[in-house]
Amino acid sequence: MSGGNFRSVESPETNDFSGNLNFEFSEYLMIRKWLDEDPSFVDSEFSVQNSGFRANEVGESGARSSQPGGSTIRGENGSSRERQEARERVAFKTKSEVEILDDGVRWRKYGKKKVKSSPNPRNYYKCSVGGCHVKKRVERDGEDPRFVITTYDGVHNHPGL
DNA sequence: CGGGTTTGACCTGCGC
DNA sequence: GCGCAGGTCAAACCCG
Repeated sequence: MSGGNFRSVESPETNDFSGNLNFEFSEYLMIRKWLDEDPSFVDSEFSVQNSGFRANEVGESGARSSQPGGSTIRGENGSSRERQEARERVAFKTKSEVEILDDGVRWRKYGKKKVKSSPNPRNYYKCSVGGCHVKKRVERDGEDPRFVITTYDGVHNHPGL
C-alpha cells in the first residue's frame, strides 16, 4: 500500500477548472516517492496519471480560483512513523511547455543553477507561506524539453489555499 | 511600497 | 587537501 496517502492527488470530480485552462494537457508521471527515513520507497512508485493538474501559461489570469483538487502534497503519517517533519520527497515528470504549475501553493523562486546532468538550468522554489518551509525543484528534461521534472521536498503545514 | 524575480557569489558535502 | 557539483542567500531590479 505504498503511496496510500497520495491518493488525494486524483481528483475524480474536480474538473471544474478544465474549461478555464490555457491548455488541457495535464499529464504527469510520478517518478519517485520516498521518505528520508525510508529508502524502501525509492523506485517503489511509478504511476501514470492524467486527470487533475493545472498548467498555466506565463501570465495566467485568475486561473487559480478553483480548489487545488487535493494536489497539495501532505504527509499523512499513516505508518508507524511519528516524525511529522519527515522529509517527503516526490519527483514528478510533467508534460508541459511551462514550468509554472499551479498546484494551489504560492512559490517564491530563490535560486537558479545549471546542472551538469542537463543542458538546462534548474530552478529552486520555496513556499512563501509563513511557517511552511516546503521546497520545490523544477528542471526541464534534457532529453525531452516538453517534459518538466518537478521535485517536491517537504510537507505543507498550512491548509489548502 | 511590497512582493517577487534575477543573477552572481558563497558555502557545504562528497569524491578523488 | 583540492576540486567539482549542488544548493542557498543576498542585493538589486522590476512589476503590480
